[in-house]
Amino acid sequence: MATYCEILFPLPVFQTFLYRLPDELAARVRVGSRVVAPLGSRKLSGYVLEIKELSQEPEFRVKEIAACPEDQPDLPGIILQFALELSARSLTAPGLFLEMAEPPAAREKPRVKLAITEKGLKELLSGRLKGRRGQILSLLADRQLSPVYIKRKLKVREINSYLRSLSQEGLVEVREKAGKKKPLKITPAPVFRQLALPVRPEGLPESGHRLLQKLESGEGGSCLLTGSQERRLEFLQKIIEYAAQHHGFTLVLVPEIQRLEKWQPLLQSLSGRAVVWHSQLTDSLRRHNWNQIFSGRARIVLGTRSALFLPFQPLSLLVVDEEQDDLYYQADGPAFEAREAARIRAGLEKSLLIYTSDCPRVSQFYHHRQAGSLLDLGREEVCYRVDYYHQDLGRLLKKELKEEIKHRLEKEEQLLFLVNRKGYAGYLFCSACGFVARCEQCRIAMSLQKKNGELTCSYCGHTREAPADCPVCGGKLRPGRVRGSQYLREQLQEIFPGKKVEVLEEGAGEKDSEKIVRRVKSGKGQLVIGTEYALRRLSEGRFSMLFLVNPESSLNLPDFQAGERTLATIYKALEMVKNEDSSRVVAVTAGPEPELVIQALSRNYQGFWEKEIEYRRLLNYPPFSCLVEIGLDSRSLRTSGRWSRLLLEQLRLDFPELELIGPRISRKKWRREKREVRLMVRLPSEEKAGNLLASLKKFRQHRPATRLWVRVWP
DNA sequence: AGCACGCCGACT
DNA sequence: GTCGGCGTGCTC
Repeated sequence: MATYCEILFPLPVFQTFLYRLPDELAARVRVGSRVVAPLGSRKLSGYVLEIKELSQEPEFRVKEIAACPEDQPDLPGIILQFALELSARSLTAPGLFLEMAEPPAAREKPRVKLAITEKGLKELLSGRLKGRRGQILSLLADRQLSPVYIKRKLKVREINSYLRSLSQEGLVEVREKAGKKKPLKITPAPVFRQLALPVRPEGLPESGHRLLQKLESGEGGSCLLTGSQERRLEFLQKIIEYAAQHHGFTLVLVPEIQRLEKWQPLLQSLSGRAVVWHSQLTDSLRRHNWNQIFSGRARIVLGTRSALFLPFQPLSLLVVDEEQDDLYYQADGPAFEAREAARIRAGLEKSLLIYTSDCPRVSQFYHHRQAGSLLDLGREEVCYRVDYYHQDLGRLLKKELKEEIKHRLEKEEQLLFLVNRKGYAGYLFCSACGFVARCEQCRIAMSLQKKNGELTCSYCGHTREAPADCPVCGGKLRPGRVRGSQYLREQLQEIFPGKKVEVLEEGAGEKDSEKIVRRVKSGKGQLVIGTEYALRRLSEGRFSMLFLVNPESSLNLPDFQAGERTLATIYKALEMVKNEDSSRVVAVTAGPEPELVIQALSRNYQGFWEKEIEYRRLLNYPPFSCLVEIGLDSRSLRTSGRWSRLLLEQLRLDFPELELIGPRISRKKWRREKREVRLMVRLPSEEKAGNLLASLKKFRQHRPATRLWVRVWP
C-alpha cells in the first residue's frame, strides 16, 4: 500500500497525472494543494485533484511529487469542481482554468535575461558560428536581452532549444532577475457570523423582499432583473449592502472594465469592503485586493469575467450585470462562456444568481418567464424627443437640420452620430437591374471605401476591389443610400467648416482613440461620429442630440441574433443621450423604419420580444432548439479541414437527427488564425447538447493536437 | 505547453 | 554530410 495523487497541470491537456506521495509530504498535501512534480524533462507545478491508496504499482512508471511549497492556500474543492465542470461544457482543458484561480504571486513569473559569456564572445569573433546560433550571439554581443525579444526579432517558433544548447556549451548565461517576491499573507478563511438581526433595507419592492428571503434560505436559485439602469442599480445596491451585513461574498460581474465606472457610487459607499478585480490591475493593486478578499476585509468583488475564478468562499450572491453583452463570451485564451460559468459556480455553491439587463437576450427572457423568475423594475419616462427621417442623409443635414445643429454647436452641446458602416457607402448597387455587390462568403452587402475603391465585408473582414460596371447587365454601379463614417465625415466637414469632426471607430490605434475619448470628455469634441465601438468607449449621458444612421442595416446580418443585437445597440446608444427636454434623437433609415427600430427607440422590450419569439418559433431557433457552434483549428487549413470531415462523420453516426446549418463565418475580425473550420449544428434541446459534448470529447481523444471549442446557444 | 524525435529539403 | 524547419506524439 502506498499513497498516490492525481495531479492536474495548467497545460492544454485533458488528462491527470499520477504521482507517488512521499511520506515526508503526506502531512502537508491535501486535495487542492499546489505541488511541484517532474513531467517529462521539466518540473511543473500542478494541483492535487485526488489522494488515494493503491495496493499495487500501476503499469506505467510512477514518479514522486518533488515538493509542496507553502506559499499559497489550498484551492477549495468547489474551485476544482468548477474548473472540471466548466471544462466539460467548453472543451477547454481544466488546468487552464485552475491557472486563472491562482493567487497573484504564483502568476508573476521571474524575468529572465540572457547575456553572452567570455567564451561566447570569443566564439562569435572567431566567426565559426553560423545560422540561428550565430544570429542569437550577435544580438547578445552588446546587451542583455529577454528570450521573448529574440524570439520575435528572429521570428523563430521554438527558441528554447537553441538557448539550451548555447547555455550548455557555456556561450550564453541565463540571469534570473528575481522580482521582489513578497510572499502573500496567508490568513485563515474568514468566518461569517451573524452578529445582529439583519436589517432589511427600506424602500424595496415586494419582489425584492422575496429575493432577500431566497438569499437567506441559502438554497440558491436565479432570476432575471430588468428595467432601467438607474432602477436596477438602486435595487441591486440595496440587495448587495444587505448581503454584505452577514452573508458570505458577493461577486458582481460586468462585461468589460469600462463598465465598472457606473458602479463607483457603490464602491464608495462600501469603501474598503468592496474591491475591483480585472486583468488590467497593477501588480501591487492586485496583491492588495487579493489580500483584502482573502482576509475577509473585502466581501464584495466587482470585476470582469476573470473574477469568476477567484477562489474565495462562500459565495452567496452573484450578479451578472448587462447580461446581453457578448463580451461575456471569452473567445481567446481558454474559451468559455462567462454567463454559463456563473450559473455553474452559483449552482455549486448554492449562491443566489441575478442576471440583469435592460434588453436581455431573447432566450434568457424566455427561460426566466417560463420559470416565473422574471423581475421587472420598469422605467421612468424619458424626456427627449424621437424623430424618423427617410431622406438622404446629406440632404437632411444640409437642409432640414442644419440650423438646429448649428444652434446646438453654438451652445457648446455635443452631438453623436452612430453609424454601423466604416467606409463611404453601405453598399454598391446597379440602378438599372438592382444588383448589389455582396460578400461571396457571407452573402451580405459589402461597404465601399472611397479612398482606394475597395469593397469590405463588415461581417468577416473580407476585402476586394470594387468593380466599375455591373457584372449582370453591364450598367453603371452607384453607391447606395446606407451611409458610412467616411461619407458622414465629409458631409459634416463641408456643412460646418471650422468644426473638428471626431471619428471614433475600431482600427484607428489605441493612442488616437484615447485622444478622441479625452477630447470628448473635456467637452471639446462636439461633432462625434462613432460605430458600436464608440459606445463602449464614451461615457453615458453626454450628448444632446443623437443620430442613428441606418440602424436597420444590421438586421440583415446572417445571424439569428441580429434582432436582439440591433436592439441592444440602440438601447446602448440611447444611454448616451442627456435626459433633458431639449435633447433629441433622430433615426435616419433608407426605407420605412422597421418595427424593431421603433420598438427599440420607444424602449418597448415586451413588444420586441413577442415578435422575436414568434419568429424564432417559426424558424426553430433558440430557445426552441439548441444551436451549437463547433470550431476546429490547427496549424494548417488542410488538417483542420480533414479533421472537420472526420468529426462530421462521427457526429452523423452518433446523432442521426442532427441538422447542419452553415458553415458559419467567423464574425471576429481580430481572430487572426484563418486555419479554423466552424460548424453550426442544430439540436432539438439543450439536454441533447450534453450528448453532443460527450461525442466531441470522444473525438478529441484521438486528435489532441487540434484546438476544439464549442459554444452553445440554449 | 514544451520537449524530443524523425523526416525532408537546402546548403557548406 | 549536417543544419534548421516542421509535423507528430508524449508527458504519470
